[in-house]
Amino acid sequence: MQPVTKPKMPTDRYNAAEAEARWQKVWEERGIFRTPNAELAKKYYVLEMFPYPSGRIHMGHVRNYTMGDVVARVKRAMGFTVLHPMGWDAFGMPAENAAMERKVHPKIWTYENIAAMKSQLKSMGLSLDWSREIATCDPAYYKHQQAMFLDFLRAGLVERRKSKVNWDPVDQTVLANEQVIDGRGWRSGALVEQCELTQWFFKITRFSQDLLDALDTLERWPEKVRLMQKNWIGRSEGLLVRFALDPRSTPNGEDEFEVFTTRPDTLFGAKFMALAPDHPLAAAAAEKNPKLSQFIEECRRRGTAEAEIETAEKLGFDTGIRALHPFDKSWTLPVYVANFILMEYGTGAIFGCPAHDQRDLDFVNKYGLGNTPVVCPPGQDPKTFVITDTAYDGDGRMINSRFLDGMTIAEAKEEVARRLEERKTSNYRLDLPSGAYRAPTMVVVPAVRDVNGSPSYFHARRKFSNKYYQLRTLPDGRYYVIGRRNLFQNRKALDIAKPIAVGERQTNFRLRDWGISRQRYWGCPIPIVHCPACGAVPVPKGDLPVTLPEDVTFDRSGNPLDRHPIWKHVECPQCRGPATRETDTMDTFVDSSWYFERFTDPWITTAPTDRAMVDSWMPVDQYIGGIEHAILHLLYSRFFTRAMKATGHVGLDEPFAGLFTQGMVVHETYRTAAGEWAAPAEVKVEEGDNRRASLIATGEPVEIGPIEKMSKSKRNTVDPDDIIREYGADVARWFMLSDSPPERDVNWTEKGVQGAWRFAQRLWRLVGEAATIARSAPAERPAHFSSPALALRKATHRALAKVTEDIEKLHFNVCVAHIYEFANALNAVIGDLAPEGEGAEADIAPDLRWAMSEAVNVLVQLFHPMMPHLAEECWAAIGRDSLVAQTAWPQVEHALLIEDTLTLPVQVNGRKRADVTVARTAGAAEIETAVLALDAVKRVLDGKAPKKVIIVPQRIVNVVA
RNA sequence: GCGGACGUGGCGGAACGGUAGACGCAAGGGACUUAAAAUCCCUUGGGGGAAACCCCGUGCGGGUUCGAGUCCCGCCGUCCGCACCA
Repeated sequence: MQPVTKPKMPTDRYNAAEAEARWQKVWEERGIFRTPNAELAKKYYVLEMFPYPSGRIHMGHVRNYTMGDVVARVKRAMGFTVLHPMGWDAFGMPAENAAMERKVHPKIWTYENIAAMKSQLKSMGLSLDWSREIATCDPAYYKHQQAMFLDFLRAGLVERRKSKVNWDPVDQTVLANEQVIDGRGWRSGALVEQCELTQWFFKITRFSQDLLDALDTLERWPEKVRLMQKNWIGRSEGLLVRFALDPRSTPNGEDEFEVFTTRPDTLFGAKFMALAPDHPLAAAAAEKNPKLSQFIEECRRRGTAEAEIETAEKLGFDTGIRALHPFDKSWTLPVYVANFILMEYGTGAIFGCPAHDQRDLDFVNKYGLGNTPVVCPPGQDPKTFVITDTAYDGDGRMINSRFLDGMTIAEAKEEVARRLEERKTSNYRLDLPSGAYRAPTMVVVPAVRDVNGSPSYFHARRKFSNKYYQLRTLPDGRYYVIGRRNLFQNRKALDIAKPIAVGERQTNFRLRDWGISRQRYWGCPIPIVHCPACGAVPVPKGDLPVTLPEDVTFDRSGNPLDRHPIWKHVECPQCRGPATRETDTMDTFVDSSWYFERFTDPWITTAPTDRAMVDSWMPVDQYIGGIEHAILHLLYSRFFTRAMKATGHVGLDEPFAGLFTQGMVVHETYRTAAGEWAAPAEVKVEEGDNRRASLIATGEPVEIGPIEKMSKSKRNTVDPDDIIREYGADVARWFMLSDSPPERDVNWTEKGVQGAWRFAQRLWRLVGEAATIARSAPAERPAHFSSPALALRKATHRALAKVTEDIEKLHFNVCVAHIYEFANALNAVIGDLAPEGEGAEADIAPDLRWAMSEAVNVLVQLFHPMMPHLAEECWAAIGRDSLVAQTAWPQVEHALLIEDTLTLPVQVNGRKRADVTVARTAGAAEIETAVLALDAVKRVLDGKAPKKVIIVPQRIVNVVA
């Protein structure tokens, strides 16, 4: 077939703007990127992190989606059924801010942005299946999210409880820790208050161990991300020690409290105990001690700001409470409240061993409590070893530790754990039978009666009261109750109550449950009704979705749902009495925690997923996005997939088999003498030995500043629309892939884009020239190839092999280099053939014409994933009547990669001196003879025999003189 | 403080423990042009030499190895993550 537009070779320009629109239309009309939910024998799911519809795409999007598109196009060519969908992470604060600032409804603002960005993405020529488009703000999507919330609730994976939050009194909302800067709200600048709020939690900690263990199975994830998640989950093994208290010293006769330690070996170095300011025992003591109460108040006020924590002095207040050493009843330790103890970690209480912990040492040095070293470093004399300002946390042998003396740290830890496990406290523990669940003020237990005669529940009371049971939650979500033996009078309870050991080996995690309540309008409503009689009642599934009301106002701060006149007033689904809706909405991270599963069948209305589809498409084979999501989004998604598995919506644990985190797009900054930032589009740069820049409009010189992440504030952004209009999408895509390795930052430069543009033009000309030669190629593959034809075929298949390999490894910049190399080689061949232009054309041998035809076909296919429009245009120009986007990836002929003769580098003493050319089949002796005959080798050996000749087959020869 | 990554020409960067600097950008020279643009060709890590060729070179100092940019140990620097985690 003749080309669609016959190119006037070789000088006419490739018109990107015209050709790109034309090919995009062809792809769309033929629907070639729509993936049917049918035969999935060989599936490949490639996904880029979906964008927030901010209004316009930026260069970071261009980079991200280009990478994904290359993978999608290559996998498609390799015969996979590829799923490559796109959607919108459409809920979130910016929509509400726009509503407040510009009086636009968040929904209208969001959908206008989606429309604008969609057309921008389409202009990039991405091979996306738009029929699966999702917007998370669409009730058709969040309906299922609400249903899953209820499923999770039933499965015990959702909990409602009080927790400490950062409250912004001006914006009237909870702030995430990241949104608190120096103790002030990031938007309002108001001093953030710590307060307790009842919030909904996803029990991600239920999966702490599993989320940690499974990291090892994620082989195609960056090591860095796995490590970040590992640290975030923060597992530590240690010993829970129950310290006896002197009841005469405690406010309510409390006689015990718990401490978590990873260093039980240092127990004989203890000098004090310390409680977090929020510790219940501290609170109890404060009730009777106004000064302590005041101290605790001060600690709370400081708290939040990280900068303060860094410099904060270790402060403490002696509560007067005295604890008894577990190995010596006569040894009492003062119990302080200290500002550096966190209630959120461990038990919120520690024992302080100053000699071997820097914080504890700072503390005792301030309060004059002294220290006793109990670990002696190797080579130190225990008698003279003292600690003054620097704690010792290294290895060594135990000293000053009675029965532990002489042991290693590991041995001592084991010995302490063993002894304390054997010793029992006076309390008993009652594990609640399965089926128990926790309501806000009680634990409901089906089979056990408590001492007060109540048939089926325990009151959940704070600890430290002997009159009541203490209720505890285990990390796995089960409950247990602690109390004195004589309290468990019920026979059944007595049977299963177990004495509690003083020491208990325990694993602690840093990971906290995921609080999802947000006091915002533009988010997924939490499907709960609060009834004064029935409590928190789930909205019946048949009533879903709970949709957002559209008639809301943003003229005041606070949550519009809360002040809406009618929306929240409903009847209780259980008792039909008057009740109110939950007005909090879900964290937007919930929306993005399962969209990849929804993409596998976004049409199903009866369930979040179609099990057959989600099971055959998942996991995502290649997920691509920014490193900034290394922890939160990826960890939440891993949790959510587990929770969906537990509730029957998916059949796997890990959603992303392969993860790639791409680098940012950076650009030079420009600043005028007045200190104003200037945008790249406003600046003209003169290249040369001393590069200079000036404003285009006025000619005023501007200073060229450091290369930084593209940001609105520094105005160093480049608009993808401008680039696509001026150079075309292919050029933007090519440059994004060419300059830097994909995981590193890429520096966007005008020169670089121009280079990419020149190359696109060069490819167009080259393909045209090659096509002229290839047009009269024989249809049948010649039986024999002359040496120039063979050389061309070898170059073709070498390029093919390398590009194929490097694309699989996502080394796009190296692929680009190989394509340049191949284009250069092809150019050289054509140059040799027709030094005088068209004249010599007739003399070209048929086998060479055939090889040229092969070369140009492969070339177009090789650059197709990166520059798909140009590739289609070239494909048509070389006379193909198919679409290159639908053409199978060429096969490497491995025989062509093997050379008959090898040129091996020859080293003498590890330094390269010469090359030697030998037959591929040459044996060691033959190679050695050839090498020793080389002038360069003889010269260095100077007549002497070599000590050794090392021959690495197919690689190198090294002569040791 | 803890953890991690990185450090290669003027620049972005290549390099299964095996020829360091592929490929691109920038620069210099040349060809074609009345000229410019575009295009094409050549040169381009540093030093020495007329040349053949030689010496030095992957942040610094050691080590392992026939051979180290690559592996090990110790520094220095840059970036990132976590951070009073008991």
